[in-house]
Amino acid sequence: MSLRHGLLGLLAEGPASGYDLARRFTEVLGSIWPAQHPKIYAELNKLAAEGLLEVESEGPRRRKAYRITDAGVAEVKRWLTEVDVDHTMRLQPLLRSLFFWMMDRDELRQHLEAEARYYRDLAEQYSEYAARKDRGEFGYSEQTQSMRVTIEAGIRVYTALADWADWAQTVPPAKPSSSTGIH
Amino acid sequence: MSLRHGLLGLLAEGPASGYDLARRFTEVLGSIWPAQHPKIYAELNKLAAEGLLEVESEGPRRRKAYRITDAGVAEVKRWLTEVDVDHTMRLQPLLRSLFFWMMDRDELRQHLEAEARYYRDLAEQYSEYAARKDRGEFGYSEQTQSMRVTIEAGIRVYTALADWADWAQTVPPAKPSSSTGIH
DNA sequence: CTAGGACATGTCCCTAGGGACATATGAGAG
DNA sequence: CTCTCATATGTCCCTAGGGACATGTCCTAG
Repeated sequence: MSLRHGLLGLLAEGPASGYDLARRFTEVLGSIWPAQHPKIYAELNKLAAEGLLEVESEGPRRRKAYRITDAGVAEVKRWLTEVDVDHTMRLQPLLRSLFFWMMDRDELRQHLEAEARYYRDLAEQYSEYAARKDRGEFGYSEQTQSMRVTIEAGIRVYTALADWADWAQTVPPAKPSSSTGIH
Repeated sequence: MSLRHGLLGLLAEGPASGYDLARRFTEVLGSIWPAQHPKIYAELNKLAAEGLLEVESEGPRRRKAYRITDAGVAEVKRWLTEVDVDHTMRLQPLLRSLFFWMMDRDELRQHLEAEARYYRDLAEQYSEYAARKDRGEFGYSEQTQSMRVTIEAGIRVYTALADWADWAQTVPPAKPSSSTGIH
């Protein structure tokens, strides 16, 4: 049920259409909270029916822009402060790492290199974004300040994973003999 | 479809029952790849029907232990080497952070403190596990070596998130005035 | 000998999400 | 004037996952 609140939260920054929101979800949130447009449109209709949103304007090409209502704002705030955070994490790459022992040396090396590259790229992208923000390209509103914080999390998490993938390559596949610890 | 391969992978280490697997999933994998027992039992039955697993033994209390078949091993390896990694990440805490600007100072401080504590605790748990492994408590098989690598990822990711939550508290809510960058 | 608790396996239903497919509309290129 | 592309909104179906509920079985403590 987070898409719901994600949409409400984005709309709290100002009116937008489903299309706008879908773009924001794929661009900024793509790797943190993916959402496809069908779900977004469906949820927007539900939210409007419940009175948490209202149609602000109808533009060209059937465009409908939504505006959040007071009830909507109240609902996001309730979610933010009263509903427990869901810490569920589902990282397939980490699940796979449990089975590294089934891969042979070369496959594993290639795999880890690709993973490291993938995470490093993402971290890089987020870093550039952060740099632009810090240069003032997006202004200094509280909203962009929050986005800056989110981006920082992306940088840190992806950097951690990239470093991990590099580190993993230095770990010997098994140690049948004695006591030279890994670190 | 990763639960499927998660189960196959765990069974590649040796025969186990659904109950054993459910325990492993909640204990070690709980925060990386959660899985409830109903899904596990259902998937085991499917896998057995497909010939990727077979019933190794039937024990007391209706216990059924499964053994992976050659076809099963081949399937895990195929998954590990030929199927693209799914990098999907769905981190509600990061989605929430986009909306920090809607929370007031006190709520936010409390929230970030709780988050930092949560992540720090998890990182700590994983660290202890790693320390026990490094002391040799679980032996030096290739399987435990892989688990060590997985655990390291947990430590690094959760530490990164804990640090992030601490850092986020130092970020001013907005900067309407001038040029003292955040970092 | 009996009651509670850990072991062990399941059914059932509901929602969230992925992805294929469908369709309308306006702008700009040639 | 037509074609193509980006804009814009949806329907439909299927699977994965969460969670409540149900049931059987053995051990152990009192």
